[in-house]
Amino acid sequence: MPERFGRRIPEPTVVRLPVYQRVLLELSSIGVATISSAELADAAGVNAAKVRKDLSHFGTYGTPGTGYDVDYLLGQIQRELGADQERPVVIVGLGHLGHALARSQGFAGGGFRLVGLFDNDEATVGELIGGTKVRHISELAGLCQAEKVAIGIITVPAVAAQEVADQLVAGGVSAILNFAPAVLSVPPAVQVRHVDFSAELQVLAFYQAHPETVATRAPAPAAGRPNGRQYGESLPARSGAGSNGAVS
Amino acid sequence: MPERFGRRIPEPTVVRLPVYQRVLLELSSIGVATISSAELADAAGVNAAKVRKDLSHFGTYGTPGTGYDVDYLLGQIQRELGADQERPVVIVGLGHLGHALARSQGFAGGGFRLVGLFDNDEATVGELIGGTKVRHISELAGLCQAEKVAIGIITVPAVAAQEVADQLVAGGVSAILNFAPAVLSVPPAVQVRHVDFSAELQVLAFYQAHPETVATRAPAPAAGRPNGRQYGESLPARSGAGSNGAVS
DNA sequence: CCTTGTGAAATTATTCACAGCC
DNA sequence: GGCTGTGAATAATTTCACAAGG
Repeated sequence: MPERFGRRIPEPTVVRLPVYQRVLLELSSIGVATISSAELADAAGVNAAKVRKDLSHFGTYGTPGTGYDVDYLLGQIQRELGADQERPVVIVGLGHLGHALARSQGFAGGGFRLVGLFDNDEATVGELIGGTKVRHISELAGLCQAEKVAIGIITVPAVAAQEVADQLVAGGVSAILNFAPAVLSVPPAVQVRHVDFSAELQVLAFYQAHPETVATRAPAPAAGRPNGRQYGESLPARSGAGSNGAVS
Repeated sequence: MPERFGRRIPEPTVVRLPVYQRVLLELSSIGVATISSAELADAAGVNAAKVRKDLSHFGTYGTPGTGYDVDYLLGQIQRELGADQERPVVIVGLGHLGHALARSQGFAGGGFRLVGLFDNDEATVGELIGGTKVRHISELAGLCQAEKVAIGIITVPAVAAQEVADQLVAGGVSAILNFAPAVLSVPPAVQVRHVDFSAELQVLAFYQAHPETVATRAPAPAAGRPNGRQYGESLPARSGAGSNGAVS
């Protein structure tokens, strides 16, 4: 065990935890009992040393020669991710994207509870989305305080995003997930994460325009290749077929 | 100029380019002619040295004592991002999220042209979304080849994502933006970027559950603080008020 | 055998700090 | 005086490689 106290988890590690969690959830549901770092790495699209280093930050979970107990590791990761705590969430902005998120299953299982939907459009206020009524944005800060909202999701146009962030902060919200293409200015105690669909497209376009700058994944595992999933292979068993029906 | 040929651009730099581009676009539209690295950094939420280092990878654009010419720099960045090339895009999966993306303005201005929408649900096939008709997924690979599709956007459920990726690859698509919570396996020549809303929420939850591990942004600029926007300040002039209407 | 956990090494990214230019 | 571009220094992250455990 490295530094059990005053530990500082690298952000890249934190970002990979949800991926490990998802893989483990699937493995658990199909009854897999243990998994090695190499297999987990493979399923998560990273390498084995990274998996081991990541997990080592939280203590010693694995058994040499065997690997990790899937259910135990899953529980540890979920606890680290705070999934055992109730986390009230609001969505501000109920255009197409806000609508889509409000109905998504992304809140399930992570301890997230959608407690409020807000918009400033009178035509949208009052609408019922997935069982929750849309309120006017003037009620935002008040409800955030009353419900002790932990996370605010911003899906308004860029021009309104800072204003909404200010209201969330006024309501005591300390974490914001921002889908608007704008840089938010918030107090240091407030965490912001930014999801920018259009920026991601532009990054893909950059690499298409500059094929010579693409970093090759799978950095040539010498000869033999004792591990590493190749294109086309799959782990446990790709839950084949299934419907192509669109995401909620 | 560093290495004009055989240059390798760090990925973090590439990811910041769209942010710079957006800031410059706004500055240009309000008539700002030049900007210093410190101001651009501030508006983009990074620090000045990073901005200068990032831009230096593409050549020498700035004037000592003055800064960068907004329109010229904007043009350079857009060219780097491949915005001057036509890039046909398809969306696969027209649930709520796919719908929202299909109608969004995220394609505008980046050289992206939406040339196809696909789903396997007979009730959705034939529907007209933003002027484009939804086709059956069986036509996917064929259309990708015919239209030389550059980027495929996956918004189907996780269980179907790999299958769709395979079809995109079969259709010759070399870049994929994946919104499904699944790790895709593709040939090395295909670039994949992953947008995972629910994972981002979990990362925020992690930091709320572990406040002691949060890296403090704005790493104490000693005394004096010669630069750096504080919470509440803003650059050129925050395009105040405006509607809160939700994102498309 | 096989697999973990981890120091050490390598790689990558950020930040500093300053010469040179406007 | 202000600002860029960039080597050098620092910091962060990844990967290696192996001792120790099962």
